Amino acid sequence: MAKGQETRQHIIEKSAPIFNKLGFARASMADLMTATGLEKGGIYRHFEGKEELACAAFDYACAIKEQEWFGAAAKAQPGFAQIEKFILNFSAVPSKIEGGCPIFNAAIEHDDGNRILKERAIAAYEQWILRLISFIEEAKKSGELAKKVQSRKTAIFIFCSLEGALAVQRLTKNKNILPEQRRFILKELEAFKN
Amino acid sequence: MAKGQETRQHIIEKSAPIFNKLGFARASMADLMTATGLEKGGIYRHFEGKEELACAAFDYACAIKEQEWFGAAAKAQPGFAQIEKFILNFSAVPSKIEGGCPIFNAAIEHDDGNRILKERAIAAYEQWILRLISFIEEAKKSGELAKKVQSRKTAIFIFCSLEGALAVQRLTKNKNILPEQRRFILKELEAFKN
DNA sequence: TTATTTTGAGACTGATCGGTCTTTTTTTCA
DNA sequence: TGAAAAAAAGACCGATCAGTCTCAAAATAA
Repeated sequence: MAKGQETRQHIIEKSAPIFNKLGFARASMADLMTATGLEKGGIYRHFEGKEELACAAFDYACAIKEQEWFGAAAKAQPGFAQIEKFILNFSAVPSKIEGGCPIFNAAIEHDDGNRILKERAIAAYEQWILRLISFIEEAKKSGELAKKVQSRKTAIFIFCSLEGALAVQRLTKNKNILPEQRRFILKELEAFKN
Repeated sequence: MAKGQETRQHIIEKSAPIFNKLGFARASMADLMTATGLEKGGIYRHFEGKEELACAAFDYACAIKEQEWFGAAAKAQPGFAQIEKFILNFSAVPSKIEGGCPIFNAAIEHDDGNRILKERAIAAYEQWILRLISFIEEAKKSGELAKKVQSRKTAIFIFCSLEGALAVQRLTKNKNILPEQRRFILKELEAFKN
């Protein structure tokens, strides 16, 4: 990789945790300079502005989280095991990028804020829902889940329930929130089994 | 009410929607001056700083939301009807204070941020969970819900699931998210009925 | 109505914000 | 190794930030 591309990637990787923890508004260029070890000129050579960097960092953070949550799950036995694995992974605390779920953080911060970052969050959300749907469809195909199960609605239920619990767990620092939520969600899904 | 107290209340009521929509960091004193129709001196006469004002605005926003979501529910037939009514109210879109749930907004923004506002969010969360627990306890007392139902865990499940769906609904602007989530939650609760 | 106190206006401050630009350093390629 | 190109440094910019302070206006009490 050319030196420039290497630096650009370095900036993204060091910036992503800052943006994910502080949000777009509170993450200052000074913070990013500290995190990357570069001066202002070094950063602006590779990005038009804070927004472009934030977008790249958001995409990177989402890719990491997707790998952590969906990646391992996708390797499980196609079907219900994938759903279970995803829900389990979601509850796992240590992550390469701290600060919770980037999609959720963006959803809250840019509710009345940055249009571009919000659009990106919507796209990432849709992508994740599609991955969940594919797990559910597999489970229906294999006969583990009833055919009448509405894949999309169920996928959204799982996602919303987990995200809400993640936020509350982070707020209260109570590590039982997500495990308990997992039990409730799985119990609901049990009712959909053949 | 003395003039000073009147103005103070006016500032809180006009500031609360700004803070709830933009968050603590992005809501600038200039925004608050516009919203209140006061100059800087007029605001700082009544509050030591932005943080104190944000705290007062947060408490006010929580009180309004609590009234909108729990207030009407509490008037229903004690027991399961209260739970149902709360869940229904939570899905209702128009609110006196826009910008979603102040507790959730604070949880996300101050995850690595303002300590004082985060503490307030935790306290408000705990208060709401207690109200939900009291509804559940009533339903157990009246025999609608099984005695074995774990009140606190169930209350947290309801709250997390609704909050997650609220955020996703606001992100996607899809008004079916919360109603669908309501159905899933109620279905889960049905399993706890006697 | 007058004296006193409370309240609000608005100019001002220093710090920090994101962003620009010139210059130096490093890399790349001939 | 040397010339050209790319990359990074860091001084600098205007705008905006939260917050201060003085003084005039308004409310209150006598």
